Amino acid sequence: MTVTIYDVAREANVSMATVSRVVNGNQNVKPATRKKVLEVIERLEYRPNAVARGLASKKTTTVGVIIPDISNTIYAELARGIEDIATMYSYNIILSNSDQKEDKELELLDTMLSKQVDGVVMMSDKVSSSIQQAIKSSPVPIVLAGSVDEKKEAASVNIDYYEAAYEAVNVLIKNGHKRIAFVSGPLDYTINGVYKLAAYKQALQDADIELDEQLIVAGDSTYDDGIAAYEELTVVQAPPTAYFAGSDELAIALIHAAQDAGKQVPNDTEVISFENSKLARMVRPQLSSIALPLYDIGAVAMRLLTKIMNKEEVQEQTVVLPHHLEIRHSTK
Amino acid sequence: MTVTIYDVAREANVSMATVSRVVNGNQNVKPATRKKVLEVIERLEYRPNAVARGLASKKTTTVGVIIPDISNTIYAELARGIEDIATMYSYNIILSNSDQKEDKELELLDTMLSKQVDGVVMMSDKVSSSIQQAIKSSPVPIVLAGSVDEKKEAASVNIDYYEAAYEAVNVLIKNGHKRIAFVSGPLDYTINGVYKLAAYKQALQDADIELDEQLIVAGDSTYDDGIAAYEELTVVQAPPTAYFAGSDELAIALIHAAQDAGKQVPNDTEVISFENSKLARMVRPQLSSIALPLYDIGAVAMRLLTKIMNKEEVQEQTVVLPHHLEIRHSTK
DNA sequence: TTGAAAGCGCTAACAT
DNA sequence: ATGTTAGCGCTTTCAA
Repeated sequence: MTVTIYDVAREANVSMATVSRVVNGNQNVKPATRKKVLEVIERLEYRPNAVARGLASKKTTTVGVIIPDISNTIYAELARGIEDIATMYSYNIILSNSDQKEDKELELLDTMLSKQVDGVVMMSDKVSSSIQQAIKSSPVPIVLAGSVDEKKEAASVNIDYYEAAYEAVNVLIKNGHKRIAFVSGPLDYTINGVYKLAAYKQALQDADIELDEQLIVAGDSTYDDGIAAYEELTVVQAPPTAYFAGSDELAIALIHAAQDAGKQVPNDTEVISFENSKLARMVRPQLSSIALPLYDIGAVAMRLLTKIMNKEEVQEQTVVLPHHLEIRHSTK
Repeated sequence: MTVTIYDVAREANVSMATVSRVVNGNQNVKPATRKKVLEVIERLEYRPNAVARGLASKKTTTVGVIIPDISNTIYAELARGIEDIATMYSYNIILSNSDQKEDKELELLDTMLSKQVDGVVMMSDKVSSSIQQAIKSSPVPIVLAGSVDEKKEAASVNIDYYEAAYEAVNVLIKNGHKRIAFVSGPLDYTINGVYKLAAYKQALQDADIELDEQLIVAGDSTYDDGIAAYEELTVVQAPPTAYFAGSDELAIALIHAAQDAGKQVPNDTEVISFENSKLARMVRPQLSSIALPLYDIGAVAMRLLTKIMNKEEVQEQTVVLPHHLEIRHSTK
């Protein structure tokens, strides 16, 4: 029923090797033969079986993508970058959500490897030691996208989160604030708990502003968490006059909460975000924010993976992309 | 180097058939043998090669997912529903973006079929006749998620878009508006150009409100398009006092534009949306909206696909899920 | 309960 | 330039 390379060979009066050659664009085929074979392929609607091909060649031209949650815009944006470049290099993608669960990540990696992917791009907000171990012992290359392996052993693509966060907090400091809150996503995520937090503290210290632990509130990165954080911060003595938000949702929530409390943004209170998704322009006032090049991170990660899969030279396994500060109207 | 079923067989002093049986949970294996084999599998870290398995069994336990754009939250939400159910039934997903291009869709379908997927879930805002044709001639089942095939030949999961749109427009009518705009996404998308539009017209007609074509403005579904639409509508004679927006982004833009023009929402002008994403609660006032059960549509579509792949009885190939109206504060 | 053996559809030497 | 053939790692009859 399904037509195989053998059927084509018979119909075209050539061997299957020849058919295989024309299908794979091998130049060692007389134009006339090629033409004949191509015709038969067309007539029979022959479609090469990639599974058989994969078994014989040990290459599947598919890569695995492990993502925390595809319905989260941050990751979706990364995924788009990954997929675009994958397509460009003729790879397909097996995409699975890990929900940031370590056991799920490990399990996914295992099933992807059993499916013989040629490589994998992984996103994980906390690269545990077992994941690091799994990456090291993987038979195919794995690159981290927007995820940091503190040991820097794995190939990865990121921005300089510390530097970016420092800049953000500095905007607030420069504008004269002394009471600056850090409303963050989960602190057990490396980017938050290590880089942003350290940058926040350092920036304050460099400006001789005393650190007040009460001004650091971490939850999830959702709108509701932002609202809750505002409430929580409202009861501390000398409440914050400025907020460094870990995400756009958090920032928007902070703005709305402030406005509901009768504050003017940015006149009474300023907010700076760390993301710059399309949401940033969908609030009034529009968000000032560190701009994360999410799509690019995904794209570069996939590109890096193709290089490694092809055993090309790569001078730097841990690439750091540039970021920038997008000043709009939630800061003065 | 990589350990095969043969290595395991040798080490365990059984035939590969037996190893295959224990790997596949076949009951015809003596417990003692099973135990022995399992031990060897563990010791050798044997990982079955899914590609070889796929070739031999003609099943890959992977399904294709063709999506317009994963970075668009609507589709990302659908994708999450699909993936969750796929995981539940032990399928993996090959995910590709079509950008709503017909040739891309066809091409993706072709490569997915060549990769021997067991089925595919497809999202497409306009199911062209060549796609319909491709679906019909596909060797594996294909189900449409949140996408309508007007001929109703393909399996699909949707809500009743006409009914939903009718309800939305009716809210505005009930609130006394006579000048109701329809700010839509692309009208060549079936849901917009056929269902919503027809419902809009019918609702007006049923309320004896004269249709004014000028009040129908279609563009893309982005924030900027919403802003542009507001501007455009501002210059018509007797500008609209209420807006039926095709998406949350459009709705938010409309609200902001109205507010910038000095209007109070919902007192001066009302807006109702058609989506109800998390964005709906991230504006002030919060959006009244038709709630699309995106995740469920994806989940049910995948569930339907598993049934068809298993050749189970399905009484209805075109399932219609319930929707509801979420009234918040952008309408009175 | 277990094993032997024939494929699954293709690639990749190796010959010619 | 083309053909022959031996796998790739597994599933699945069919026998035993």
